[in-house]
Amino acid sequence: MAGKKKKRVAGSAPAKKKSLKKSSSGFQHPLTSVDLAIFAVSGDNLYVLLVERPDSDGEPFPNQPALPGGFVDVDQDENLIACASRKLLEKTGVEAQYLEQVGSWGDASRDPRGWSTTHVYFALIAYVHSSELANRSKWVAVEQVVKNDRMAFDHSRLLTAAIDRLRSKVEYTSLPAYLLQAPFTLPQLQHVYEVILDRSLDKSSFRTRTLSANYLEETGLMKVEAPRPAMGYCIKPDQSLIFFPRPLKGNN
Amino acid sequence: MAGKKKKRVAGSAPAKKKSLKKSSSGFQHPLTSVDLAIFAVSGDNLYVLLVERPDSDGEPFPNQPALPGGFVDVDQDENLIACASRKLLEKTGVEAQYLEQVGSWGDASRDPRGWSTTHVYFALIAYVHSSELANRSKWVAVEQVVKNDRMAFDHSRLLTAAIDRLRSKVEYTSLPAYLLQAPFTLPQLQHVYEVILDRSLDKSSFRTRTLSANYLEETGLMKVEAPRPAMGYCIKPDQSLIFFPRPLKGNN
DNA sequence: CCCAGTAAGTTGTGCAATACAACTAACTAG
DNA sequence: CTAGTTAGTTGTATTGCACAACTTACTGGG
Repeated sequence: MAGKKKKRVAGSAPAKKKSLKKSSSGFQHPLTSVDLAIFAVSGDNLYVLLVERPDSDGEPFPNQPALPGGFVDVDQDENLIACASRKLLEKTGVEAQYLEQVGSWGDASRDPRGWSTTHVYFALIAYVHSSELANRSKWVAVEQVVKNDRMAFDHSRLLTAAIDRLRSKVEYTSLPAYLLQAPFTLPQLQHVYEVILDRSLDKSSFRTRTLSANYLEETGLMKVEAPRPAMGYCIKPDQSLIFFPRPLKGNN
Repeated sequence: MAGKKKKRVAGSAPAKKKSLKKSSSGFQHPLTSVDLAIFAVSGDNLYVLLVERPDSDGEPFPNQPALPGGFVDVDQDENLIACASRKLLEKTGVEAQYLEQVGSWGDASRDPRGWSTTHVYFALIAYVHSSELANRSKWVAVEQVVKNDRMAFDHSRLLTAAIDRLRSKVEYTSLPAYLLQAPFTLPQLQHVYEVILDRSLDKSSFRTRTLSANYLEETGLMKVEAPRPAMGYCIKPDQSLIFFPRPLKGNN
């Protein structure tokens, strides 16, 4: 992990606040964590992975639901996104099909242990069965979590920001393709769009738009839970996220 | 500020890496800073404010250009955005007409003093004359800075990200209005779009689009550097950023 | 005072991507 | 063989921008 690190980081000059000297030792260091909003779709629901806070020592918010995450480990994590990937793998056992930073938050009161910052990422994965999840982790329907709203720290607002980002990008990108296991059919993909946006879309527009973007590859007809077989698709190798020329406007 | 902070933050348990205990004291704290990309338009150029790094003690990258910013001061800054606003005011003497987070970066090697994170914001202000700027600060044309590319730390990539964000949002939002001092005319506003996007736009489309968004208020005819007077506009009070239904596609 | 020049602002046609609605095709179940 | 269901197609409408030609209001020079 990244050679030229010097070990005079935290914990050198605890006194001397308000020093005009702008060197690192002149300031107390905020706590630094990474939190994740891990999304998956199953059936007619968009799920987010929540973990129950530990019930030990002086841990804040014991037993309350929280986004998975935790402090950056400067000895283990090469950078922020690697830290996010590590935590994702720990909780779900899988790698993200898509991982993007949502933003960062930091203030004096969001963590009772002190001035703290968190870097929030959202991850899209194909649904993994609950039994595969790490201890104290579970899928919660986004619809539920939004109203219940009893999350640890300021995780409600972090999650809200992640959901907003997801929903808005779904309007004009190919993001939902990263929530499916390949191969998938166009109706399945459309269904994922509809679940996230919570409204129905027009089949014809959806197909034209999706296929003309040319980011999918046919994998042959598939037998699905439907009378007629449908063409299977996967995302083309090395294909990056597609931005459509116009957002969806919805129907119904 | 912000009452329930406990002062056992930095510098308690330096040993004990790899501890399984996930409490704050089990980890070294990365350095935490905020950096700003402050943009303004004057004439035919988009400018960003750069500061020359200090030439004192063990300060890294002495005398090199850098984005304005610095360590979060947990005793002074209530939160990250307040920290950004403070630094903006210090350098320019003005408040931002628009301030948005670009993202955060953090790794072991971006600062020689240790594992560090930075939270990057971009600010839009009406151009202020160079003489009003803080010591060691100056406007640099974005076009210049992109090729010269000798900035301190990883500030080149931070600035690139900020410019990319700005350019992409200019395609489908009313952002450029925050770079002008009210009242301004539609041709002036269009000029700002053109400077940032570095291409000319169609007058008719631009006017229709801008006026139909209904976010501007007429302030009366203005005498400008043009034969015919033009209508002056300002952003409506409490008006938030406008998202247009389609991005511009350009002309020429 | 008129006229050329210039920038502000308008009008009208074209186009591309989506919306909406009605259709055909392929299979299942009974 | 038929009814039902989902896959997929076809054709028209609409919306917002592109492009081009126009009119309007002023300037400055002869």
